[in-house]
Amino acid sequence: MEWSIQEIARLVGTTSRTLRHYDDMGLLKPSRMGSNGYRYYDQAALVRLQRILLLRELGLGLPAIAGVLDGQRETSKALMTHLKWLRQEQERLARQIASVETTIRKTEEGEQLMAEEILDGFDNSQYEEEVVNRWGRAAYDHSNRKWATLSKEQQRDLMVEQERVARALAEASVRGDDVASDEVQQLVRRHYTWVSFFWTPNREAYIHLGEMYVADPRFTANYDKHAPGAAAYLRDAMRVFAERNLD
Amino acid sequence: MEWSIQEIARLVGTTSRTLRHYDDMGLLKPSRMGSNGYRYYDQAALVRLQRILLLRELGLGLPAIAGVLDGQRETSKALMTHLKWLRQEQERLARQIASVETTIRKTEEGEQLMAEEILDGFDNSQYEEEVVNRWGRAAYDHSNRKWATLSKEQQRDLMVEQERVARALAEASVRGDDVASDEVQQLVRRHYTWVSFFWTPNREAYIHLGEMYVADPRFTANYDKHAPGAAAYLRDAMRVFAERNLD
DNA sequence: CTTGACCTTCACGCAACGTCAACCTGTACC
DNA sequence: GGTACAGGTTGACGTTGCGTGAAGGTCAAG
Repeated sequence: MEWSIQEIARLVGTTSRTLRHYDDMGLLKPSRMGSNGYRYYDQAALVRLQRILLLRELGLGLPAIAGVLDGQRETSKALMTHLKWLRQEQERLARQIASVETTIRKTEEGEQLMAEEILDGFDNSQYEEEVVNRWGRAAYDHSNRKWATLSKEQQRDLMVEQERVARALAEASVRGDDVASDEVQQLVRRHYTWVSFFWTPNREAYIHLGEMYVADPRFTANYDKHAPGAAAYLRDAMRVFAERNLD
Repeated sequence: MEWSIQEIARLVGTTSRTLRHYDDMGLLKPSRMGSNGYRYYDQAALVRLQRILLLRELGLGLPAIAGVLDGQRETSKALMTHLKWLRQEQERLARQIASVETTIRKTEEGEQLMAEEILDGFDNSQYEEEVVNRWGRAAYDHSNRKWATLSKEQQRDLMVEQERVARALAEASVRGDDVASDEVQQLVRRHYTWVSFFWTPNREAYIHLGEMYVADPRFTANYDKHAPGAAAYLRDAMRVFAERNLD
């Protein structure tokens, strides 16, 4: 028994294009080629094709399938490797789903909309993970609630203040001012006051916050956009401030 | 403040290639182009870039991101659509993981190895889902245990018998024999006997099995490989047999 | 002037085919 | 023999989001 390319495609539920593809890449050769160039497949080819499709349904890539079918790789080993990859993918998806859900919830609460209008460039909701991971959900929720109670004008004022402080600090860093100087420490005090509106950090937390500005590229970008190195400069200034003024 | 392509790439943690890509596709244009062709980005561009990367981390495609950023699509709607897609992907992955685990278990029990040697073309383990779904796990396990107790010679004999019956039925269908004829019904009896080795179907189940041979392309392929239409022919013959001989 | 870092524009590569396009073959019917 | 129609063939581009050279111009420093 022998079949044309269409017949065998229908038989196993695939397309002739796929079979030609498998031929081209050497995964499944026709058992015979007609003098007219037509491809013909026999029962052995059918069996091989069915195994190919079985492994394909499991998500294996075609090169991996070829390795298994040609006896180069053990079936179970290939599947174990594949399984690990699948599990990782699933975890990644789970994290992504959680993030998207959070983001949706926030946009529905209008938070993101405000962010779009006002907070662009320093969207506090964007950093939920960091805040929550390091200082707990309570602080974060508190911070959010406080933010939500504000009028748009008040929110804008806060953002403007943040921008001013950041810019002034950047300028100080460009001038090379000592981070311990009165002027710089005065700017840091304004920064601390600004932060305190959302959440009151102790010495350790405030120092930690400064480190985060440098460690997390998203924060870094938001300070370095005023001047390169501004984030690191702010971190140093914050440390001095914390050690002098906080417990 | 203005940055070169490398600077802004490092600032947000991406590559200059990516930024050129976004430029090419119109997702993020540089704020200014130098007379030398260099790309320069200002703060507004930085903000837009950060939003792009935020959405990208959520898994949105670049065209979708463009739609959101240009205000053509609502953020939350885009995210909802995306979330549905993510959930479907996760389910698909879960199913695939289950399948791979099952397959690994079977290969480790040596079942698949035998299948590779003997059962190719009618691998009973390949159809676990159908069998389990329609007649319960007990029947399937019983069937598997029985198979496992056999010697390789016995297994081979059973497969040979199945092939003989299938081939003879295909020939009868080609000749156009009546499915109710004695000869054909004799062949069906051999088929029933063969099936009964694994599992004893009643009238309804046996008729159902015949229907499955036609409905499921994988079964169909295994009978039609002897002759086109053989699966449908067998189904008809099985129905006659069941109605005459089974309860 | 050289070096080295950075910039530019092509353009292929990846995974697994889908989808034309342009052109033969085989079979059936008149 | 002609005609129609289904089915076969070989290219070759499109898809997603960049990575990765290739080949060559630009800029600041020594």
